[in-house]
Amino acid sequence: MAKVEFNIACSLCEHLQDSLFSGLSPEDLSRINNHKTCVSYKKGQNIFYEGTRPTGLYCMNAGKVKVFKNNVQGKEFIIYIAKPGDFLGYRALLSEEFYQATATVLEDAKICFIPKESFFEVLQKNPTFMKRVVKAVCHEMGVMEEKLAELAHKSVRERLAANLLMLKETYGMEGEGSSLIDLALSREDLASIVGTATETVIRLLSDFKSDGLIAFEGKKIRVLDVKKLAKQADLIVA
Amino acid sequence: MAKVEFNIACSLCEHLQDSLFSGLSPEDLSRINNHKTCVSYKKGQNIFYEGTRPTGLYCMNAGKVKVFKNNVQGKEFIIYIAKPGDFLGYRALLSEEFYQATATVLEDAKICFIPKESFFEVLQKNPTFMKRVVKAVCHEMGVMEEKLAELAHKSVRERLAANLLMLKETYGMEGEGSSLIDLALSREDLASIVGTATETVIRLLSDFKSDGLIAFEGKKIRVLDVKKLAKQADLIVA
DNA sequence: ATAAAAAGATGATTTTTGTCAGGTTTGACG
DNA sequence: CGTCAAACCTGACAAAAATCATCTTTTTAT
Repeated sequence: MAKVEFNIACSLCEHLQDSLFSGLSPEDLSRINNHKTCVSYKKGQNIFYEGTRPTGLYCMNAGKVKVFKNNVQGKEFIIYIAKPGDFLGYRALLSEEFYQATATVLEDAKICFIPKESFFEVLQKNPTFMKRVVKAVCHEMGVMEEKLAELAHKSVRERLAANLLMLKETYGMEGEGSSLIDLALSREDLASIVGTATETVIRLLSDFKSDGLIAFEGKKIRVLDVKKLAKQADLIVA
Repeated sequence: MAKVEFNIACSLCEHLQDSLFSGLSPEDLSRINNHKTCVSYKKGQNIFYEGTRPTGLYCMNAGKVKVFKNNVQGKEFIIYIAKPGDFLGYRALLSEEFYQATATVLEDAKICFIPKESFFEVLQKNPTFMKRVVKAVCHEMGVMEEKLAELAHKSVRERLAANLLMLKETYGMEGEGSSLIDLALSREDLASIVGTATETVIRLLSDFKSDGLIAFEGKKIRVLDVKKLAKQADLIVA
């Protein structure tokens, strides 16, 4: 389970275009590149812990990572699932606070660590980049507001349906395979995303399966009927 | 119900120190000041509407404003209650999106409007200010993550208790009167904050009152026993 | 290969909360 | 001052979802 280092130049990273670093000048990018440390993580390893102080920014190159909070009874709530190209841990870094959540690897991952000094240097020297970061953060906030309202007023069935659609959009594969949610999520993790009990998720999933809305493929879920799922999510006023 | 204009120089505004504009250079502040429009609003008036495009930033001088989303059935969820010194509508402005929520005056308000051009000008020319804004936005995001986890796993009773404590902290008066929540909230609005039905809030409030945790003073609520309320909120593992 | 552990599934039961239907009180306004 | 509407309150009931207890299947580790 030892961490293994790897190295890929930022300029050659296949996720550069999708990431916030796209558009950075060659000099800025090399500044980031020269100070980064890239590490391979195995499923189950932790990237950072709630209550600790951030020392830099993580940038996903491969794999999937869940970011979650534990409540008093030890139940998880998953705030976000990071995929290649995503930044990780930027919220606490930019607000100069301790991490409020823990990040754990869901699928074997390669993650680059950028020391906060290098990141802040580029941020400070580059107003355009700063603006892009602000824009992204504020967009993310809008997503969270949406989630809040959903959590407050929708039933578990509606939330599960809505989340399956969201997961399909965000983690679906390219082209033909886009209906498959490319995430090896346990029922428990899915429950932690939706904000409900594991048993409830299991029951609802088997409902959705019986009704032909989804299918199981190994550990993954395929969305078969987007329209009917959207109806279940109460996104269509039928 | 006509809007009435008023004018206060930003440099003389009593909320300048509490606001994100504190620390701005005299030149920058006057740039803001010279382009702002200040308007008095009556209770019930709307500041901006979900689905419309932001054209600037609102800065609260007096009063209280609720920012909320309406769900399909018309039920409100209150995301935020703005008080003097707070910015309003910055999220959509900075993410360059439409408003995702509506802002309505809860208590007669005086609000200054800063055109986006002026705001962005200062933001761009002033990296320190930009950094403060980023920090504030990211802090706010942390608050929302907290709320999400709370909404996902806490009971209505716990959430109501937690929200009463939060409201006391945020909208409590100075010194002696700090136990009074200085907000004329209807039961319905409180329900929209907690994410529950109005009847449930009414029942729980009267429970809390019988147990001596809170008292009613006119339209306002006084917190009598912070410790016991915190226990109800499950913030103390007793 | 096999034991142990984890994940998944199902049924019974209880608790929580929303909904509905009716009340009363309060406050605004002509 | 009276009227009307909104806010507040209460009880009964139904629905949703959590919890608990098993049991089966799958995965993991030795």
